[in-house]
Amino acid sequence: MVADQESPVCATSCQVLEEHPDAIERARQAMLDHDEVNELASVFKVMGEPTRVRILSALSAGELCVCDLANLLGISQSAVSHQLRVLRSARMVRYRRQGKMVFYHLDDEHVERLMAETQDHIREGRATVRESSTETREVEAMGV
Amino acid sequence: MVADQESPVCATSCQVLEEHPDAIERARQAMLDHDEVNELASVFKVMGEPTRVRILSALSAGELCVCDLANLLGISQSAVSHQLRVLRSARMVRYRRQGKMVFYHLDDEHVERLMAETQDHIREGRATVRESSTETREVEAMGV
DNA sequence: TCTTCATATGAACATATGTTCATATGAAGG
DNA sequence: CCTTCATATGAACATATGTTCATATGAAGA
Repeated sequence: MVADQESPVCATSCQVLEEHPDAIERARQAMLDHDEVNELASVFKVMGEPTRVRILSALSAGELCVCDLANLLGISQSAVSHQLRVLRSARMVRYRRQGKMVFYHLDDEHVERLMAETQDHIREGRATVRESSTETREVEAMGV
Repeated sequence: MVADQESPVCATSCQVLEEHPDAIERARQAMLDHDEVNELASVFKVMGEPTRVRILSALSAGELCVCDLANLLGISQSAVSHQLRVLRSARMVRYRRQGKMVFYHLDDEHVERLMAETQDHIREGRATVRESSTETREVEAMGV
């Protein structure tokens, strides 16, 4: 969203206080507060790990026990358990004990929806052809 | 999504191959492939950092120059630049040069929508009262 | 109760990451 | 060309995080 093109200089101006702090004011109001930011970042952070995404996508078809998950993902039971703990803490999965085994399933449909929606966004991004103007966009990949 | 309750033992069974690998098979089909997983995780990872979330939410109201962002967030110009680099690499922001200054803005509305949707999910999760059954859910918070 | 099996957890380790500090780049003006 | 100012970037550092290994927990059965 490119806002006002009529701002010739940055609003607070790094040294001088400019006379049109409109952009700044709008930004200040749009900015999420401390708690909202942290909650959002927490959710995204949990989902920002390939192993956890794989676990979540595996569970999207229904419950699985820990050893099934380990077999499916091809990683150790310990690694799965550790990641399940993270997912549990984030309230993204719940579990059900049955004898020695523990079956995990998604806590609700939110996570699933988020993944699906994000995939859509990725695909849309891919499909969208952008006009090349004076605006610049990064092309390279980067380890985050 | 709790699938078939009729599975009395885990499908692959950790030692013995069970006679109902239905859950396993469904999970295998539902699982995202390597690239999808990595793309998803990458997007979430970028958004899983409070500073970056703050930058994105500030830019949701329109473009801002780097020094404005630094002032708004109360962090150093260098930190902002470094994070903008991450956001650029993830194609979440673009920039426009104007003299010495560089104005950043969201690349498209996807990111904004994702944040809004995730906030909704958080709020819904908060509001939902869950019946306490045999199922268990983690309550504590945890550093991820 | 002793063993077995599935899972959980703590310690250790290597890697990744966010910030700061110092410095480089690049544009505008004298 | 030289200075100034906004931004970018590299190195260094502290912290966070994912995995492995070893071990603890806990349920079922002999």
